Amino acid sequence: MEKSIEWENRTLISELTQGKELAKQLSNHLSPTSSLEARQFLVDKILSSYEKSLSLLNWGAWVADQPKPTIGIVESPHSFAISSPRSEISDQDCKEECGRDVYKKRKTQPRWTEQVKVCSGTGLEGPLDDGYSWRKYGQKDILGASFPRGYYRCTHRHSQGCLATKQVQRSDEDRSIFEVTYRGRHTCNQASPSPVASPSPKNDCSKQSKYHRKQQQQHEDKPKPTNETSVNFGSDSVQARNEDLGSKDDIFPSFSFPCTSFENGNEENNIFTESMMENFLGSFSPTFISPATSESNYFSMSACHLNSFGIGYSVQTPESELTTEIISAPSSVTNSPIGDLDILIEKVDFDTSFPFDNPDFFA
DNA sequence: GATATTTGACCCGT
DNA sequence: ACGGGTCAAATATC
Repeated sequence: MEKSIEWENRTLISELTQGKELAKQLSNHLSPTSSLEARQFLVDKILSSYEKSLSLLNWGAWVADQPKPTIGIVESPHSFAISSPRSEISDQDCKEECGRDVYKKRKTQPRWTEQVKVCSGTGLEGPLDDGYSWRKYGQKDILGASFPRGYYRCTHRHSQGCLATKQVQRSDEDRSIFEVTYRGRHTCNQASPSPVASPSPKNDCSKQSKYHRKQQQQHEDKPKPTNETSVNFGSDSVQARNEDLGSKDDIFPSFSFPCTSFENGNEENNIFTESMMENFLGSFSPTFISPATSESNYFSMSACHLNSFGIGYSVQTPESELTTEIISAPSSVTNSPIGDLDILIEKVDFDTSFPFDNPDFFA
């Protein structure tokens, strides 16, 4: 738990530092020649940074309110604040006790949603990668929804007692949009950090993404089981919202990127400076650092690339769970239209103070 | 054989 | 009673 606090402090500092950096950026964009979009973006970013900071503080408060983790959990070395229902009880009792806890958990665990838009018909549909490995444990047709909702839990649920889960549902209104609802904080140490370099997305899709706050809405989906977790390279958006945690204060807002503006390469819009990228990466962290497994391993650089071009992502630190995740391209995708971005990424100095490589940092 | 997915059944909250 | 979420056996894939 101490580590958790330490992590929060560090992340907090990182956020504030980012805010400071962004403010500097903004000051450089105060000239009349600077685009409104760029300025607006920076403002949004700064606000986002502050909100994240506040959310972190809030998260700490939330954690404090949670029941202490059960001790002696065989498989939960990293048990977080959320108690493990399967611990310290016999299988028999477990059926009774665990079951109840599971439902208690539904109410107590943090929950937030993202909307991930994929570029349809580009062959990019594949597992939606958010940097964690998920295992599907159920699918259900939802009333009023045209598409079934998929239920996923962290692959490390049993090995590490990670209770994070997510639900993925395709939007009926816009088939290219997947609404991903996350629940619970990842307490696992995603072992395979393969930050990789996944190839970038196809061109046509990489252009128009942008972020914007997502409005709570009902989706009517139609059953079409496959590729629920398609990635979003597509176009417009990746949005995130916090539901439970944000119920009081909307602490997980996402922000918007004037994506299209990045295409033309206008200097004035080129606000993704190296320092900024550093901050971004620093904030993203876990997702970035410990991408995952077969199901979703492509975090990554490609996501950054995309982001640079306007593809959405939210800037909440995944590790805090309050966050958002980075939507990345399927590693299978090649022919990156923005391949040169690799260069951009390379420019990023990963030697920031952010301890990406320190497992303890996220413990 | 190990791991992941599918899918019907079950449980809980409303 | 109904709908959503989870379990777990069967099945598929690696």
